[in-house]
Amino acid sequence: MAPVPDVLADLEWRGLVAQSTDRGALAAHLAGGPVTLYCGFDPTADSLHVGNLVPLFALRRFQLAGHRPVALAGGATGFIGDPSGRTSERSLLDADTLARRIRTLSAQMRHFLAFGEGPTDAVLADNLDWTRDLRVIDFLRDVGKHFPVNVMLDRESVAARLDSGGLSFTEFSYQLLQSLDFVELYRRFGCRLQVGGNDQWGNITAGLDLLRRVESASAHALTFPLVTDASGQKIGKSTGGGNVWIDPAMTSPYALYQYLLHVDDRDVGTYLRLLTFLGRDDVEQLDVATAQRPRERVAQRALARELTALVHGPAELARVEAVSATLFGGGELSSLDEDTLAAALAEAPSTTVGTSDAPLVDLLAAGLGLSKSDARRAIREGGAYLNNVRITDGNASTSAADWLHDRFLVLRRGKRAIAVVERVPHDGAGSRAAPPE
RNA sequence: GGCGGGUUGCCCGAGUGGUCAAAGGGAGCAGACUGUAAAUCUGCCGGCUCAGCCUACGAAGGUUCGAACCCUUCACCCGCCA
Repeated sequence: MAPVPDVLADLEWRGLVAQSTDRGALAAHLAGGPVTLYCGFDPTADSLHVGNLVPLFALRRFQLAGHRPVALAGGATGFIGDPSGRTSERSLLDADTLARRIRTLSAQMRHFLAFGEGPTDAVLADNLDWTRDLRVIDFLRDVGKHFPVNVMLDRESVAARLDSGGLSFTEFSYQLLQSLDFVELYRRFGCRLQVGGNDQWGNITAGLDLLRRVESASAHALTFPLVTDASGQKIGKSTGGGNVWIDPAMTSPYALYQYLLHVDDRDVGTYLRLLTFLGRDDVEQLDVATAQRPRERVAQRALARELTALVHGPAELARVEAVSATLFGGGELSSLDEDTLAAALAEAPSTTVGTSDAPLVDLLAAGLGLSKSDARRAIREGGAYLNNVRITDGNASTSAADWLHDRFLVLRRGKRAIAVVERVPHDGAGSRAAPPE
């Protein structure tokens, strides 16, 4: 990850620029020395997900190019709810949930940006800091006065909602809060560039206007495209529809790695550009590999390696690669020695049972989180496997010979979903164990 | 406040007293083909002690041998009128 001198050109090559204010002026601003820029992150969940990494990594790209990123946690804006991209009113979060989310959000952002006191060290801010004690009258006079309602109504995010049931005054006010953030960050850090997802364009330009009015300062804006994959899903949505989270307790490193390995050929180039720090030469070589030798999936492997390492670290990556090699390597599971197997399988989703043999349907249900009906169905359809061998008898139970090294059972549904069952001689049966951190 | 329309399984949506676990589409799952892709074809797609049973059609009551379908009340949504 060598520093990139011309960030703007790099971002453009990556497909990261959807809109910007005058490109020449922005380029000149960036060329004039370390620039302070910010991107806001509202606490909409208990963890960041893969899609959130696009703007976060973009901040990192600026930092690597010698600029100072400000990661702004939306302690205030998250309390209000952004109407952008929504068709209906958000339900309000309670203060405890919000505070908890802000804490985890901050911790996760800290993992990807270098924070500190130096000129290009990142800064973490929370907009609750300057809104908590703000008085309504002051807010209405100092901020509200600068917002013509007719302009506010024209903003895409508001107009869309007026056509679909309206929105509350609370959400209507969101753009004022976000604009105030820009002004505040300008005052505190001299921040004159805001970046964000393209759905933020309206909110960002509102901030530009306010900044010009109250500080007579000119500033810049740049937005990232909201990328959807070949099937129309937002980036970072698993096929089941759920988000792929950064928190290992919510999405295991193994699941993240597997998700990335399964990325569609048509999308993998985009993902490499947005979600890794690989340089242009490397990425373009991988593009060629995908076009010429798609079955090797070199690009998917590179993507999975890079991002898993960034999110969970190299040690975790090594473990996850080992499981994948063991489970999908095509070799005989029974030929692996116990230590190799134990180490590899420790990373896979696992379930612990007592010593006695049990019906396979029950084990499938418990191990893979299926209902028993689903487990029966999987066997009936020929989609269930024990130790890589198709299960044909829906009433079968395990027998002594099935336990690898007298300890493990590898269950699989279809090509992808795998669960390890380990039996533990001593304590109770049936308790589920989360994959170790 | 008045009048009218609506609320169906993950989503959209048909069904207007028995043959309804509920048409059709989407999403999802499995099999075949492959590359742990995509496309295509086939099957599946509430739960369970699975040839049967249980739970379900906004909620609660009621009518009936029998209700997603009829009646009453309540909740929420959408129109139109004040």
